[in-house]
Amino acid sequence: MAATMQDVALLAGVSIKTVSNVVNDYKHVSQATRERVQKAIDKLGYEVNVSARNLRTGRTGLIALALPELKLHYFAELADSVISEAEKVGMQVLVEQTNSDRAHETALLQARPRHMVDGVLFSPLGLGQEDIHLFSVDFPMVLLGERVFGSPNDHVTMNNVEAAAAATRHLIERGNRRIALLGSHPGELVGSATLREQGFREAMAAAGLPVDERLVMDTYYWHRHNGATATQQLIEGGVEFDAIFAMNDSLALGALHTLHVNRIEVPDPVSVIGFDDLEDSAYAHPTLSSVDPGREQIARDAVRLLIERIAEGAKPPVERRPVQRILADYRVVERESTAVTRA
Amino acid sequence: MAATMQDVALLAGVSIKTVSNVVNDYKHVSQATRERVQKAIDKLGYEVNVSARNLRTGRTGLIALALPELKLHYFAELADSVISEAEKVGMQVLVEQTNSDRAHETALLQARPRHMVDGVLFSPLGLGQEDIHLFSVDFPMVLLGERVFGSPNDHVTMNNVEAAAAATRHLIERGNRRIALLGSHPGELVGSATLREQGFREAMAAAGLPVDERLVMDTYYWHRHNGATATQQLIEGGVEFDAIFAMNDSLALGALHTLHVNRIEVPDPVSVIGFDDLEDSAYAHPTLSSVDPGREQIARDAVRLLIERIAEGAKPPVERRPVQRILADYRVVERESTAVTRA
DNA sequence: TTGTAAGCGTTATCAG
DNA sequence: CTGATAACGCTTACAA
Repeated sequence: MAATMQDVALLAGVSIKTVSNVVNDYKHVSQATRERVQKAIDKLGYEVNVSARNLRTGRTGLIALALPELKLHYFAELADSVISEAEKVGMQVLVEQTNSDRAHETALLQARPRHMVDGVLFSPLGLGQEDIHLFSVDFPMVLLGERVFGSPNDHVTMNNVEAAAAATRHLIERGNRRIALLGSHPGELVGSATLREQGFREAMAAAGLPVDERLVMDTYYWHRHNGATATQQLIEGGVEFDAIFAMNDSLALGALHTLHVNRIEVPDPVSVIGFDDLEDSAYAHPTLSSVDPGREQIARDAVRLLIERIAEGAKPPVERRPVQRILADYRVVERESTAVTRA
Repeated sequence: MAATMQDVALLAGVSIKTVSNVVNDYKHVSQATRERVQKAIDKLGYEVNVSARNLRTGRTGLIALALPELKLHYFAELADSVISEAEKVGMQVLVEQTNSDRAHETALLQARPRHMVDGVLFSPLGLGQEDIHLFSVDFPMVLLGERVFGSPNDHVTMNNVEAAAAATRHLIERGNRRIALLGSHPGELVGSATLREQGFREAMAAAGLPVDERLVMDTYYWHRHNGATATQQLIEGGVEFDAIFAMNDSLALGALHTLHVNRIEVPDPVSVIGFDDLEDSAYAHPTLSSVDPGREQIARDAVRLLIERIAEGAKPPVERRPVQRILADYRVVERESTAVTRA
């Protein structure tokens, strides 16, 4: 049986409260007492019972990170950053995979074992704007991503429209005129796809370039596979294009694959830019230009906001700080796949 | 304030025990009572306080998964599988990143907050055979990977020697004779590198082929970057080679990159095979042959063993089942990068 | 089938 | 600076 505070107190000849004080680094404990207690702790191999502490304090030191799948590189890198940031503030992370499933995501918002985690970092992919009523939850939650806006939660995201426009301009500035778009979700009202497509169209319009709708490829999933397939269709479609803007790097890497298979060189005659700046992109061949979405900053801000909310604790709603929306900084990263300027 | 069982009991006009019975799906509860209690639960929005339950039962329903980094694709895919398997048996997963840091990994074994998780799935990368004494811990732990053998823990791994030999034979059978090896860790006594290199050498010897030591590339880290660099050195070294066996897929993908940059075609004149069978490998160009290490099976077995250990609970050591070591099944996956047979 | 009551190991209050 | 004691909300003998 593991030792308890009582055991330590007995051995050290002090009260249980004093042991607690030592364990929790309470300031007003005499050096002598502290040492005596510490000795007893070491001798018994005592460790605090976290469950008991949790019950008493109503906190667990745990946050949940709910995301679609770790298999998706973007989310793996995000989780990596979130876990690191959480550790800095003494929190541990429970990773939950929703597989972008609506039912799963809904359950998360409704039936969460309320006492298991102090708060939730949620990156929805199945739920959308039409489910906004589900997001009025009574536990601390910070939203990530672009599926839902205007919900009563803190939200960390990036300016997808602007960033996509910047990527598009990057292509336009290098003389590309017939730019294909990979990853469109027609009919969708929210989400990264919609926003990035909007940015693409705005940048094209601003440059006075028409968008050839035959070059806008619908690709529901954004995996390599889909980028590869869509690019093959593009090639077989026979409509000329000189550049591809893929709405994420996985699509772009798939596109590079297909272009290669078809012996079409990159960046000339076809340039490619992606979005997400995955580690892989720097080692693709050719190396892939992309948009760095500020993942580290997103993780840092999200954890910070969540911790703040948790600290607000039982405050009545009126005293809480207003909902915050933070836009992380993006950056266009130029690599080989766009390193050519056309006449 | 959140409702407690007491509140529910009061509203339903039953005792707290009955509420507990309903919540825990105890069999012998009359239909009428169950419904009445359920109504009260719904009305109050009651949810069990997990901390209280944990304190009482001594369990948390949590397992820790300690791995180097989620950024490494292999571990992201492993975590994905582990989380899915854990969910099936009603467990949640706390992901901890060690960054392959010895101090961090040591701390994990020593100062683990004992009551926070029911058990630990540990994939060490910093610690090695010389630290075997650290692995005698008194909480349920299952080891993953190839860093430590013979420790008093259940261990799920794969037959690296055989699998590497199989990959090497795959190259030899296709007429490759001058095979380069990427990712060697000279001087290391344990670990994937050592075992896979052993398998490579055994297969070469069995085929009567000499190993040209100039084609054995030391590469401490196994990232794309290192595979790319090592391959560049290989090319600049001027020693002829007709195939590369990279000890993981990231190295192999880096190798493909460098070969491409140097306009050396794959699989002819140079074939490439990797190890891990990452999702990415199926979409590399050319698609990458690899060794599927049975990741799903590893996750499934590891979770199962851990659950069994947890269930043993307080049994005295003599009554526990002996330590198990499970070898997952591997499989050589042939793709384009080795799809050529030399004269 | 349901109720009573005793803890689980902490932390917090309040007195000393 | 330290001690006694009362919760925290639940599960589980045991009793009815």
